[in-house]
Amino acid sequence: MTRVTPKSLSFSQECKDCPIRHRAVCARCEADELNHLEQIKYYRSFEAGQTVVWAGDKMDFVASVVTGIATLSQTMEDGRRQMVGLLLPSDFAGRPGRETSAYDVTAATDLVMCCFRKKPFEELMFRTPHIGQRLLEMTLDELDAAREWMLLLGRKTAREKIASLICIIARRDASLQLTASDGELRFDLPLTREAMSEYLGLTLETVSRQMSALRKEGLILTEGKRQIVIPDYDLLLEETGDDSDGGFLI
Amino acid sequence: MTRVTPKSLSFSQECKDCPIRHRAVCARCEADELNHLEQIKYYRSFEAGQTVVWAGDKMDFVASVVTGIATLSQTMEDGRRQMVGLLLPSDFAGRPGRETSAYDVTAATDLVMCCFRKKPFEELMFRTPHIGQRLLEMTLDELDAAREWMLLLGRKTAREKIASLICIIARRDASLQLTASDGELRFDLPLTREAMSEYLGLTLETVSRQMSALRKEGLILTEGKRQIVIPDYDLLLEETGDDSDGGFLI
DNA sequence: AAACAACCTTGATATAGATCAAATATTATG
DNA sequence: CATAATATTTGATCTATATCAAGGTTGTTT
Repeated sequence: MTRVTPKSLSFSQECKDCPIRHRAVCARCEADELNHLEQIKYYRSFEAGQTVVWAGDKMDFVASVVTGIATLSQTMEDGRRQMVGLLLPSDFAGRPGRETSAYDVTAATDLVMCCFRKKPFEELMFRTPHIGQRLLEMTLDELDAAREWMLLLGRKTAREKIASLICIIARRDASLQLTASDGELRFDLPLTREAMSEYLGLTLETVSRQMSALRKEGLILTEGKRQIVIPDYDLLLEETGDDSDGGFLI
Repeated sequence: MTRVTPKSLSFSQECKDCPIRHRAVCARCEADELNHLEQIKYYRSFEAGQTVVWAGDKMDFVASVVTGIATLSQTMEDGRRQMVGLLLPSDFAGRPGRETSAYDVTAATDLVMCCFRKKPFEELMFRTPHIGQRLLEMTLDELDAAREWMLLLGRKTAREKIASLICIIARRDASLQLTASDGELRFDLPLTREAMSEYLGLTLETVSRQMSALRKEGLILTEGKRQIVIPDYDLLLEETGDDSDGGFLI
């Protein structure tokens, strides 16, 4: 069991011709069946802040994120909001076999999604078992992520929540942006304080205060409004409350 | 869109010969392939409070709950615990393609599980696409449940959390136990105050206080230590904070 | 039936994070 | 460049829930 350090992080790669993320480029995607996808897929772009679909609205497609970040949120009658999904490039949105969206889907940044009309996608899935298998694997990953998120929401302090979120973004975003030199991680925090508060089950003010606290203690540096530098990833990791060698195993 | 009232609740049925839950008894289970299951399945019983597997331990089987209730929990280094899964009869535990358990699996009540050795199960899944399809559907259901749970953990008040949990148990448990007469729901609450607190991200004392409050206001009655009566389900539902016609649609 | 153990309830107090309010950055606009 | 609009930080105060501490039930064992 080896702990992942920033330099040894490994990430999913996306196979361009396949609707769903692969751990490595998928050989099968050369196969004939998959060419059907060309006929049923199309791209949609959204500006930061735009809503892709509202909870309860008809959603006749499934989609995967090409660039940017999308969020899934639930809203209570009185306006309290909780983010329940954070979709980075290659992540999948939409549920085969459901007509309407259960969540608000929102573009957190400028966003491009690759959409597949639901009916043909479902038929394809039925004919092509490995797509279903891959989707199962991704859904199981998402379920694990949701369960780690539940621990965060239910039991972590505000400080631990913030540290956890920064580490999560650093890990997931790093493959795209980062140039790690001497163990320093530098990346864009693509969420507003409000979006962070919706992720963490906190208020925006508490997020801001805890960010300031981590900054004052030198655990993070900020450059401009959104760029974050983590001088020592392991030090920040200790603030998450997570078991220091659980969680991030290869 | 029709709101589900206690009387019209509909529940999954279990097909005895198939490892995974079906919405209705599955015709395919007569098929030859599935007879393999007879050779790879076995039953295990646990007493209330016993641990099925610890997080990190080897888990060379997948299983479905036959009777009783199992929980999945995560524990932090300092002992803070959060329940992340509640498995009722017909629910599934374990992840194909993973060697160790990511969670503590515990018997909340006396428990019987139907286990399948992982290797043969995976092979069977590979040969029999509809098992994977069914498993995908179940995993998507679980992911939805996890996301509703995240809203509860992140944004609901203690009172709303308690009301929500009672409604959730009532809905899921009802098919087994309940005799609904004049809209009154009666069932066993199968969780200790401590287990409830782990589910809800609260302390045991807060759970107890809120239960007392709901009792004093007549929203629930308790008979003995564990039996709960809900005189008016819709009234209790109003205390959950959930959108009164979202959520429970047919 | 007495004694014990496990579980639950209630009380007093402390505190983390929410709320209300304002000031300060940052970015966009005419 | 000045002005407005948006996003963030910081301060003062409040409150829901945690924490600490008894005490009460219920059920089990002998």
